[in-house]
Amino acid sequence: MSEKTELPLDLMPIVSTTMADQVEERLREYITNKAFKPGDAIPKEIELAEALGVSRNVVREALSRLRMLGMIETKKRRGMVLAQPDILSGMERMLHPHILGIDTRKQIFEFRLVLEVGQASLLFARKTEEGIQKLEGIVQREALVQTTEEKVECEIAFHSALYEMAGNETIKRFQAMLMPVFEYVVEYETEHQFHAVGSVTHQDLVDILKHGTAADFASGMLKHLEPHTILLT
Amino acid sequence: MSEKTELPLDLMPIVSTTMADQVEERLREYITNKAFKPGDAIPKEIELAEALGVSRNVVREALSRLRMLGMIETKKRRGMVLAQPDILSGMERMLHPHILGIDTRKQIFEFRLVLEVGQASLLFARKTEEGIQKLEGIVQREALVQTTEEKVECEIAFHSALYEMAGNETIKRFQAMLMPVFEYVVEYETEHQFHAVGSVTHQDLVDILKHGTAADFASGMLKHLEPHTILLT
DNA sequence: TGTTTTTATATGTAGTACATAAGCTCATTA
DNA sequence: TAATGAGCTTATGTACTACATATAAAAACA
Repeated sequence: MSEKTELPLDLMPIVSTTMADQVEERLREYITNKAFKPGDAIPKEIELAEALGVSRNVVREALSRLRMLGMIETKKRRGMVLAQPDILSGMERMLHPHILGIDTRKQIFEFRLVLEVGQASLLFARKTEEGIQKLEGIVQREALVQTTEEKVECEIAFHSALYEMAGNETIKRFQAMLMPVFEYVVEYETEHQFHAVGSVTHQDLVDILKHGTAADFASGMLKHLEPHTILLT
Repeated sequence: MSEKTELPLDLMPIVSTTMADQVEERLREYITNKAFKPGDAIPKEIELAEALGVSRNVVREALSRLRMLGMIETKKRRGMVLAQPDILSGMERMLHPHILGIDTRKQIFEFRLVLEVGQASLLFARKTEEGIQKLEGIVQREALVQTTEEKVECEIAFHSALYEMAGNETIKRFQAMLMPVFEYVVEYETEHQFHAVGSVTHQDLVDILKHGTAADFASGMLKHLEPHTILLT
């Protein structure tokens, strides 16, 4: 005792990692190193507990985490099997804007902007006649509506249709995840009577889609979103 | 017994959600609804267990998940406090390429492409003289190197510098997360002697950065990456 | 052979007990 | 008085046991 006194050293990181953390780590290694395929079975909880020399309780905490992330699935008697995790379902769980810092939210807003512009490459590889017609339908409807609500609705519909046409499920879902966070910006803008439309309209974008190139579209979308970029530092 | 017999009803969705799942959900609600600030204390495990009418064990599984995601932190006697989760650290945990499906990896590759192109908007809002000089340094070095390794290195350095200059930490880290997955595409390309360079070179990109517009850059980057887009369907 | 019943088993939940570390109180002492 | 340290308190961490539940697999049955 009394060893805690006067070490001038500053190296005391001592990673107080809990058993569950370690087991989680080991299980990840185990799964990836063994080159498991999705569908392969995983040892029973008890066996894992014995093999690792910890209580079943600890193993369950670790498994619970992996299960949440979709890395494993468990059936009542059949045991556990390695699942095909889809990245996003795991990510969604931590996107509650309330607890995110203001700067993080800003960055997420930018993130969405970037996706919107960059999507041009995919759009031109996969655009279809029906997709374009759908977009035109939205544009036409947009010209008629009056209320702000309806306009916002059309706005969302238009951009959703774009993501749809881009045909990348991962990006689409990721963007959907970002939406709740994104809304705070929309609130901010409506609050500030901020309804300026960029020099490029939805109609213009559709035209580019029909007759232009991917590069045209990227720069067009950028101009379309330009009013929003004033939020950038 | 024998009550399980002959109900002609077909409404038996009964989401076999486990207690831990439900508790996790309730805790999320609790945290977000109560408008907690980071640093606020959370009731003790026993209190939560009693309040929810479940065993402490179940509560611990749920808490373990939240803890993993960085939503809460726990100290030995002080109890648990709400933490400031950063989205990415949570996401990183599930990006082990081995277990991702081939199609998901393709989509992730596209994702990175999209980021690269869309970043133009940020780049032009935040470009600096030093940043550009750094890019030029890389371009010059690139002209001298011979081996494929070195070229790849320069490639990475150039694009990393771009992300750096874009100044969005979230995007940058997200992109870094995607890298391991991205590498499989690089492998694929090198395997197929696939070293075509787009019609726009790094040097061109730097020039656009200096004298062009964001829109120019977006379309330039798109052309620069064009050779890769053959992988798109 | 096809259908129903039973059985065995792995996960899900509850509860108890103890270890451990970290804050707190308070007496001791320079 | 202020600093030190011993001892107590308490919330989390870990272990163990017991039982519920669902279901795959086996056995019984038609």
